[in-house]
Amino acid sequence: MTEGQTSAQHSCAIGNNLISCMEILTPDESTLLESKMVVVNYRKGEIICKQGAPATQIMFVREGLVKIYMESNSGENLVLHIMPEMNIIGLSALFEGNNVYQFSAQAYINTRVQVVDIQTFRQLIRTNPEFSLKIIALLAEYNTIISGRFFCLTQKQTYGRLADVLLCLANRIYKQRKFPLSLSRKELAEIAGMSVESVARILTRFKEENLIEMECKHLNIVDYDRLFDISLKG
Amino acid sequence: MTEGQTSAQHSCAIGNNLISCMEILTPDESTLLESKMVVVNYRKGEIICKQGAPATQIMFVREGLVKIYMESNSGENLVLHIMPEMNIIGLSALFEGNNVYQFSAQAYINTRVQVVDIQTFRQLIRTNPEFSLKIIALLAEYNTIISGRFFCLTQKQTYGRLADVLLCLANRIYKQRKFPLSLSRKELAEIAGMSVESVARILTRFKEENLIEMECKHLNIVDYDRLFDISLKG
DNA sequence: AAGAATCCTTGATGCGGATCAAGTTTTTTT
DNA sequence: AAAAAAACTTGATCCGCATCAAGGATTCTT
Repeated sequence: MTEGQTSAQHSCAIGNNLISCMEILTPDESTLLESKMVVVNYRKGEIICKQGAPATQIMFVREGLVKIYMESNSGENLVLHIMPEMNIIGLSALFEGNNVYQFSAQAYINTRVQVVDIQTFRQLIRTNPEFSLKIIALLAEYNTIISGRFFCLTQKQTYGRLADVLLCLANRIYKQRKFPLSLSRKELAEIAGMSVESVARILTRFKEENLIEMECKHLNIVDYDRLFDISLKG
Repeated sequence: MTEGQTSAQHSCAIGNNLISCMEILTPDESTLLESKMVVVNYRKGEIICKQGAPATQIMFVREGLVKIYMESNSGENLVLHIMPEMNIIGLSALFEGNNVYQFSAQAYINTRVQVVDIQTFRQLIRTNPEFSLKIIALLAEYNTIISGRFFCLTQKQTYGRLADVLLCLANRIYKQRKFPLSLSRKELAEIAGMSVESVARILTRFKEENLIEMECKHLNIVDYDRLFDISLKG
């Protein structure tokens, strides 16, 4: 009997459930979609869509890793969501009277995206109830993910947040305890919502405490349980 | 030509667009829904739904004001959203494999809610594409609202956040610059994500600076422009 | 109306973490 | 391979805000 309220929250912001909405389409709809869709390849670091720009397209992430974020006037970005393949960018532009993207998206690594115009997308929702149920489920999940991240960044403090990010990388992206640390300190800092210096300090501390090891750009989680504990306590 | 990135974010978390999805239903669907729906009245302070409890129902807020929040083990709550009438509680329970409420809901004031079971709700989505488009729009809006609040609470500091909340009360709830301050300092503190003492201190400061006046439990925004400026700068 | 309880205000203190600064290592450029 | 640039580390300082504390004002109780 666990309460499991805090434990469910991950600052990492990657969903568990890969939702496949394409498989649901009828052959006719698939054909329509194929004819309308365009594949675009983005290189690491390139901007996929820009907050405030006219929202005319919905984008399916087919391969890669995408950062969804809000830009502020001060230059600090707030990372809302990190999306691997099987996710959709631009759904927030579907709300009534809203014709601009609410968030920006950028490729963390080389990323392949399928683009379709919003009208075609709306059409699919209208003609295929199962498809629209999937989209609703996806949006509901995004809501939960962003809220969980919101919780982490406001309630936990630096050690917990960074532990969280490391665990998330291990669990959800690389699916093993030893993985290549391709993100820079700056990127880690942005995700965990702290300064670059804090990231460096905390990582050093984690090494001293034998929670993690780092050798040739690979990070190895040695004491998973204690790291998990830190991520819970905040 | 304004950038308007920061300015769009309100910690207040109340949507502008009241989305009416009930008007879209066919007579048959309305009849079905009426027969399944139950009206429940909550008094000020009562819990409408509890995070972690089995999610079996979707709730339409018809009258009142509802706080949507996440509970933490430490006892601190995170307010995600403040909903007046014409909003829906429990949509996040629609995502796949998820059978518990992700958030708690509590009535700020006496509130009337219409309750329907999730199956019936899913049925409506399946049979009426326009209804499901409305739900998608609503979810997309919730996403934007929560993200905006996320941004405020992590990027702005106390003065800006409290100014934000006051402006939001004036603009979105009471729709006038002088309004009854029915929320306690504690409730204001929870919404603005700060301590009760900070709220008191900042309100005193706002009074000293002639930004606001307070007489017999009414708050009057005297210098709207400067308060708005503070809410932007953070 | 007296007492209790809650709410509100104001000052003093302390802590987390950002920022600043300066040196070291790694990567990129040419 | 040398030079330049970027990334990383570590220490020192500072600031925002929570927390603690204590007195004053309101509201609730009986």
